[in-house]
Amino acid sequence: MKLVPRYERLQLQVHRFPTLDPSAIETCIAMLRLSNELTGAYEAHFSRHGLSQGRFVVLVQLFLAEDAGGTLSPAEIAELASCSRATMTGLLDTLEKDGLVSRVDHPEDRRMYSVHLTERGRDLMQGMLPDHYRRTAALMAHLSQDERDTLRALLAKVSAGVPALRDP
Amino acid sequence: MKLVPRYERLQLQVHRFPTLDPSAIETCIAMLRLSNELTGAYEAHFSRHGLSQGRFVVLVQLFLAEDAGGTLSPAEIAELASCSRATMTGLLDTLEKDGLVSRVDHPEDRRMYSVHLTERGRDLMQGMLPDHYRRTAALMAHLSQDERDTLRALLAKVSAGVPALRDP
DNA sequence: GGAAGGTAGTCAGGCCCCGAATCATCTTGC
DNA sequence: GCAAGATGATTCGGGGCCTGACTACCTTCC
Repeated sequence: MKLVPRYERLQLQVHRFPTLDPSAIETCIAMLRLSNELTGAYEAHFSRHGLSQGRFVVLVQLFLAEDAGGTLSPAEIAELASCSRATMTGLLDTLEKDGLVSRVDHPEDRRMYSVHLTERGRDLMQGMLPDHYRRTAALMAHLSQDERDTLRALLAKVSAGVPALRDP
Repeated sequence: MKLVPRYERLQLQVHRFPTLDPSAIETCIAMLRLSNELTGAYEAHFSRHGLSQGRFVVLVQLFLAEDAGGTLSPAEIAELASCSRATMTGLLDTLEKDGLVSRVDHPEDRRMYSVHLTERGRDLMQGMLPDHYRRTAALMAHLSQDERDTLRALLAKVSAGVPALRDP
């Protein structure tokens, strides 16, 4: 579980730091804290199936791609999963070792291969996805459709501010 | 940067999985994605000062505590930072090695000590906090006060659903 | 005063992820 | 046809954080 500061003590020094915007910090901390709760909860859920978030994302992307009749290369999965290709190599290594995916050589370009779910990997997804979807629905159960739309819109506004946070 | 799935392909299989609630998933993914952007951006910002999120939280808590005239034990910092005491040991080790904090033995209880900012640690905080606060304010600049309040309220509603996501 | 149990901090080992460097292969331009 | 450069995947080294087992110390209560 990652580190997130608590809010209480902050009020004390608004006067010392003119750039301190209390409601911005409070809202930001609320997001970071929820984000930790969320990833922690998913991690707990996935680990009951022997997966991590990263491993799950790989499998579910393969599952979806397969359903759409396609296939994926490591680089494509990395792109879909927003991780580096180096990370993807490691994920695929352990998934292959566990017999959940297999690497299939590309017929023409010998630098590449495509990744396929094994029978076992497909069964795992089939077995866990209904529960997974049910849990995600339960997570959002307290929000109406309108509230969900509002939340997404507000998150998008925050997202627009991320470059200002990140860039030098 | 952690892994977060993309949304597009999901629509294809609503019919196969009756428990799949598209707006729940879409909203959840939006949160996870923003959470990654956010922690990534903060990580980038902190690393320019030689810090990580965890290291920063320790220093800022010490800074705040000191300002309030108090002092903190490792366990108290761990509590404030929502991490385990074991993790705190590691953070304090590297912070001490970098000369940013010092450990001071408890006068009576030899199991304990208190953590203090060094001159260097204090200077680092003084120097970076104005910029840090400004960045956080900029992150939220696109949201009005009302929108921030709404966002926090919606996040709280999501938070209420976390147990349903986590528990077996 | 000494076992039983609680508490503070530490250690060892592990997972996940990354960037940089590397290897193999393909493509392009001459 | 062949060097030069691009591209896909991998390896290596390392950082950050976590958990679970452990040590040292204190407290309690008979």
